[in-house]
Amino acid sequence: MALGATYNASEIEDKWYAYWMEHNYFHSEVDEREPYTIVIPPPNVTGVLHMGHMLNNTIQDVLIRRARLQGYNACWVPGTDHASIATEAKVVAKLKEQGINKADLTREEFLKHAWEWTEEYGGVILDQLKKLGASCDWERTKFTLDPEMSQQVIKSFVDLYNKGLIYRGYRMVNWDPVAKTTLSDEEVNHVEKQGNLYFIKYKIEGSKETLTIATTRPETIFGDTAICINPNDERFTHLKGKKAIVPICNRVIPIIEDEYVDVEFGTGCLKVTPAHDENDKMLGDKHKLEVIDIFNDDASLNSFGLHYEGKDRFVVRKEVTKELDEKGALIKTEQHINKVGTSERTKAVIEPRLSDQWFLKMEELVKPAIKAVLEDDDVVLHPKKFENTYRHWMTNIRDWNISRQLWWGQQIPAFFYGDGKEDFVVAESIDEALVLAKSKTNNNSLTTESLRQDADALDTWFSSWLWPMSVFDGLNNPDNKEFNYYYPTNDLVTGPDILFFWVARMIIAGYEYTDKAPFKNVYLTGLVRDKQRRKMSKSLGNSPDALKLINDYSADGVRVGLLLSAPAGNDLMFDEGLCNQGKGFSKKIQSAFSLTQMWNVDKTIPQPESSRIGIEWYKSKLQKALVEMDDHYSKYRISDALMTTYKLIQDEFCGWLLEIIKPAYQAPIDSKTYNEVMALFEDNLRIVHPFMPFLTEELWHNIEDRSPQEALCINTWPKVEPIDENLLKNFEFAAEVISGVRTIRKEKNIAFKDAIVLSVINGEKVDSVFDAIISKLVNISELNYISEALDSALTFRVKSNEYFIPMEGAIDVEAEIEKLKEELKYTEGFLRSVQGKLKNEKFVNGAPEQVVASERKKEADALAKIETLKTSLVSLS
RNA sequence: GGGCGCAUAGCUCAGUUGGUUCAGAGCACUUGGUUUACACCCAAGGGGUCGGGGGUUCGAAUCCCUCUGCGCCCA
Repeated sequence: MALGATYNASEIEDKWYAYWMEHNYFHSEVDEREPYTIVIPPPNVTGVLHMGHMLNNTIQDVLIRRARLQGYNACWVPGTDHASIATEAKVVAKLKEQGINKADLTREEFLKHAWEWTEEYGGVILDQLKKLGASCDWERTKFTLDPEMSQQVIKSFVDLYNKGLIYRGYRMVNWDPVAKTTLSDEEVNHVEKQGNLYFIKYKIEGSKETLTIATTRPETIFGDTAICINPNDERFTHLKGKKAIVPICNRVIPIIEDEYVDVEFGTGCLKVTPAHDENDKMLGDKHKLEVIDIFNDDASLNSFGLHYEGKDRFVVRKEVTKELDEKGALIKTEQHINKVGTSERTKAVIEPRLSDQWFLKMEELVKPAIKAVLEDDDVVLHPKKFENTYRHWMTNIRDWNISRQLWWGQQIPAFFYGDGKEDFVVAESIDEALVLAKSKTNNNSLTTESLRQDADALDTWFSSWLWPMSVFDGLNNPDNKEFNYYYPTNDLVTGPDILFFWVARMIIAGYEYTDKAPFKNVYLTGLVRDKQRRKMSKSLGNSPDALKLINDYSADGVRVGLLLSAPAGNDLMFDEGLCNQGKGFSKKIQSAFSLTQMWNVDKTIPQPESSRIGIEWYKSKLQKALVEMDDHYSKYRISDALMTTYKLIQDEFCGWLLEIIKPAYQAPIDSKTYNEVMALFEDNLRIVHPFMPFLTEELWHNIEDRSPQEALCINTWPKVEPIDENLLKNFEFAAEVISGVRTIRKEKNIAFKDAIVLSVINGEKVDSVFDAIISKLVNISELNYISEALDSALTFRVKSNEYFIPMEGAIDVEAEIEKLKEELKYTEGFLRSVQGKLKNEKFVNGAPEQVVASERKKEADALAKIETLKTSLVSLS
């Protein structure tokens, strides 16, 4: 069955994906086999497939498909997360378009809209993964807001609270004024921005004197509650104990002393605004300063901003500067570059803000997770270089702010019964909360109506950090059969950008709840960048449409294209040309297949010697490639494993083996060769299948009719057999001979169809097993073994073997001599360097025996070659 | 400002404990080839002071120091 030009990738992909699904190959159930488990990094439920997803899901699919072929009970659990900030922001924006304001909705009403949105757009990304060929166990698909998933999150919150690890604190947090929520430190990006340093004059109370401070944020003067100087700074000794007057609002504030102030920076005088800067907060606490919060939750000014009330902070910055200037309080403005915290999601400039939030104590929790990765290797990061980054973050960890001022997510299970800060209980349900509240207050008249649940939701990562456990119901039901079998999982494949957000936290949670790491290996992929090294992003518009790529180059082609240049941990410079190379590889395999299907098989003819030896050689070559691939896979060098496969098929199988066994034009092929080659073709398909699942399944079924139990997807990895190293070595030699003949044919313009005679002085005593192959591949009519050099012949040498192609009259003796002299000169130079080493006693005594032996062999080879060259020269002149 | 990492062919990258196979691969490039699977092909070929400088060693892309240029993380 030939397919060639008729191969329609998209049709074939749909056909086989449906077939795989129909026969439930991707579904895993607990059995006696050893499990191999991967949990997907859950993408945002309303997201669409982008290059990063394609890359890491292709890698996961390669790993899981290979494991399946190797006989493991392979289980890849898919799912999505609710991405609270991103999704809530999208829903708010959509409602706004419809003229609905979130503030006018109740929590329940809003959540109804959010669920509608999720149901409408949710899961699109999972369907896109199917297009890519992802062999997930779809029956196990999970969503972080599924009832049983949420239940585990709540359970974990209550548990950690009861262990004293969760507390409520009034802290400076990162406030996103656009999303109107706090962010964790990890969700804040520090970006360099061009700003100004404003020099502002403050009057000293009861004096004509003034002092000057430098600030990047003049609008915060309304929140100033002190001026700070360094006690060692002699310039300001006269200010000690005095008070300053804040311009515009004319408030009187103390001048305090603290060594925290950098004498070098600005003017050496610092204005202190404890409500709006973390360092100022620290100074404020230390010196017991008043705290004045001047902002509303959208970062406009409140009544402390006086006549600026209601205006945005950046507008106020401009207007205040102008007013200060008019009042003569602005001394000067300098350009100043500083790093500004911005929201990862909304890009808004973060406002440090004091508020009540929920925190998770990290200090004790991280300990086992540090040990597991850095000491015990219970979790191995690939590549290893990320261990340093991990160490740095884990050893400098701060408490995790897990509350978000959002509705989309698990509502914090804290129930308030009074107005006091401590008037709450934490419980999995309101009924349990009521029991607790009654006993805490000794007030039996409390009812569920008197309880008010904290309005905030939990950080999404507080759901996903449980993911490898919760997808198997491991927190609800820790002793269940599946959890015991599939957990801990094997490999986790994700991007380095979420090493802290997610990976580290999963390890922490794993140890807290199971005393085990949730996975053994973490493979951190690179980020996908464009050719100009820019990160691919929607805003830059430099990310190709994933589905269009699949359409243009086939899913197999895109998979190969992505993997070809994706070494672990290195960023990937994406180039569509690579997909084209992938597509080309796919065509090459198809074309090789059609060749085999064009032959007529004749059972009566014997197997040619060239075919027999060629097949033996390829068997060893394939085995060698398998060993190499195992090594690459074990080190998560997926692109190297692919390259090994690529070269095996492209160069060794198509380039050499098929040429060796190919019958003459329109001649039949013997059945032994045909059957053996097809068996090897099947082995090739097995090896290629993890990379190109669709094409290989298609060809697999084209080779013969197979039952559903015989599908390639659930077949077996090739068996390990011994490698005949000697055969491989002899082939290398033969390949050099072939290359030598080809070079001469090219130089002398001898057409391939003109058969030539080749004679050899076999000084190397090379085995003649490959003679038949040499004769066939370079069209040699006779291959003679001789002992004396031939006159009027073109020559070339392989090691000390000399080859002759008789050529009447066409020999340029001078040129031949020149060629020989060149080779001689090079070889003599080489010999000198080798002998130099061998004469050096320190080398002979100091170097390992093996190394010295190899140098001696080099010496002997060089001497033999020189001998050959000299003899040839003598015979020519 | 603190920490980590990188620099090898035009591009993207391998190069394990310093030593056979060490200067490699793929792509790109140059030349030649198409009646006989594939031009998304085949064959042959060019191309590198291994970022600069110093050191250790019989021997350094590999180890040490230093300089330069990039990247990432954290503050």
